[in-house]
Amino acid sequence: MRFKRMLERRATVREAGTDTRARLLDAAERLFADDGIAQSSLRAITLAAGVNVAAIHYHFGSKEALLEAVFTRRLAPVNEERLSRLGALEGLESNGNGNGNGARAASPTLEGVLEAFLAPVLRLLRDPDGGRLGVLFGRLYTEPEEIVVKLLRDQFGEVSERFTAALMRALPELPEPEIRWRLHCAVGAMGHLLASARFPEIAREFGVPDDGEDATLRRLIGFCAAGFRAPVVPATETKP
Amino acid sequence: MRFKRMLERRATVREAGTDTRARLLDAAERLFADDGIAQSSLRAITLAAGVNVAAIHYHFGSKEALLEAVFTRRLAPVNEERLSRLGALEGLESNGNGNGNGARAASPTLEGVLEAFLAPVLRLLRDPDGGRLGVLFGRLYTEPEEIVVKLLRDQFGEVSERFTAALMRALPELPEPEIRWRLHCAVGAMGHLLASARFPEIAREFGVPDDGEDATLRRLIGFCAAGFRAPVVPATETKP
DNA sequence: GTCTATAAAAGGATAGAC
DNA sequence: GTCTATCCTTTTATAGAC
Repeated sequence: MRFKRMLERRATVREAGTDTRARLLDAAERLFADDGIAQSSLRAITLAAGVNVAAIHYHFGSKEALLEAVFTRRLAPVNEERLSRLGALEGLESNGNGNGNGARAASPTLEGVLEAFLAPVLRLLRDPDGGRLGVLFGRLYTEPEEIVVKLLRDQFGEVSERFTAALMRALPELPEPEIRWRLHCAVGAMGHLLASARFPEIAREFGVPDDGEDATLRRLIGFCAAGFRAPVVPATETKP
Repeated sequence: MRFKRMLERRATVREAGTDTRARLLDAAERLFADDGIAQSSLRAITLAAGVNVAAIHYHFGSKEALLEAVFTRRLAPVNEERLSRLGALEGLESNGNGNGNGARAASPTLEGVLEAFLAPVLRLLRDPDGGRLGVLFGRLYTEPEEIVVKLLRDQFGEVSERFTAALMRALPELPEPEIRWRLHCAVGAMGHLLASARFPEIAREFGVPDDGEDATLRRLIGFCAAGFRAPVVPATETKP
């Protein structure tokens, strides 16, 4: 590009230095959350982003690639924070047990592990966009797009394993399959809260108290922690 | 296209007397669950149903009306069974309390109420279609379609109120908003199980035990019952 | 890197013969 | 009630000027 006035033009029509790529990610994220993925056409996205229709194919190559970029941009930091919170818990508590070996051998409390897992996600509900990210995350498990399934595997694999291990140390009497199954339930409760963030009318109608993030986080931790501590259902035979 | 043996053709190509309307509902249900609602074109649906493209508009009027018919056909029986199960519990237990008045005044146990609520849905996981209905149900809360929001209100209003009342009697010490909030969590855990039914590879990968419906139901009841019995989080001030 | 213009296909919906 | 044929819109994607 030859002329320097492009900078001027960008500075007036858009924010100076705002990257088209970032604008596309923002607009796509908003539309995907508000209207759904399949319902958000590339035209609608580029219109909302204030860029040209051809920009998506130039910067991403296809709608599917844009979708993947939208999700990974948000998922990665959340899961990094989860892991770093868990690591901090394990590192801190390892000082207190006396035996100086095995820095990561300590066992955070159940509530501590759950907070490390849930807090980075629930914070999305407080975002200035009114929980839009929460909706997008909540939709992760139900979207039929193949890309989403791939994301679930790629982005949550390590988190799932690390937190399962931590939960097993916090609840040594609980068998591992039971731990995983109950984590599944906890994820469901969390995801449902996120997905319902878009429907204040439903939340009101159903009487779900809509207080701040802190109370929501503590409530969710309380509910899930109790669920994790529930007695194991004894293995029973199927009825004849 | 012009031959009179069309009737014969129907008799051979399809089941004799099979209603086109029902075939459309079945095909749409399958495609909506497998591929998503927006991704299922009318052409794909009519092709799968073995009927003509114009049949959808003749029998339903629009894709949206078809969508509503698909959901209501399945939601209504489930919610009816929920209510009849709950009614049976309340009726039965009212015999035991001695005072012959107020037939519905008795309080079923927490586990009983949860079973009445969860069992009719979890049974969908055993359907011969491999949990496809479960996927469709699990997707209810995340689909952006307006029709779906309307269905949530229309179909679940009475169920929500009746079960909230029953839970309040089972847990008299728990404030009503807390009851509703925890029921929200329970619905999320349930819905997540349903939605994950489509991904056996994920369920396997995450180590979720895939046993029969009975064990799943009892596990879910146990998890949720413990969550409902968790101590109430004390109201705290937001940090300064 | 960004734009206009357009290709090429697929979408929902309808008219009218049978 | 079912079919064929078609209208009109919208979609993703690309070509080529600037």
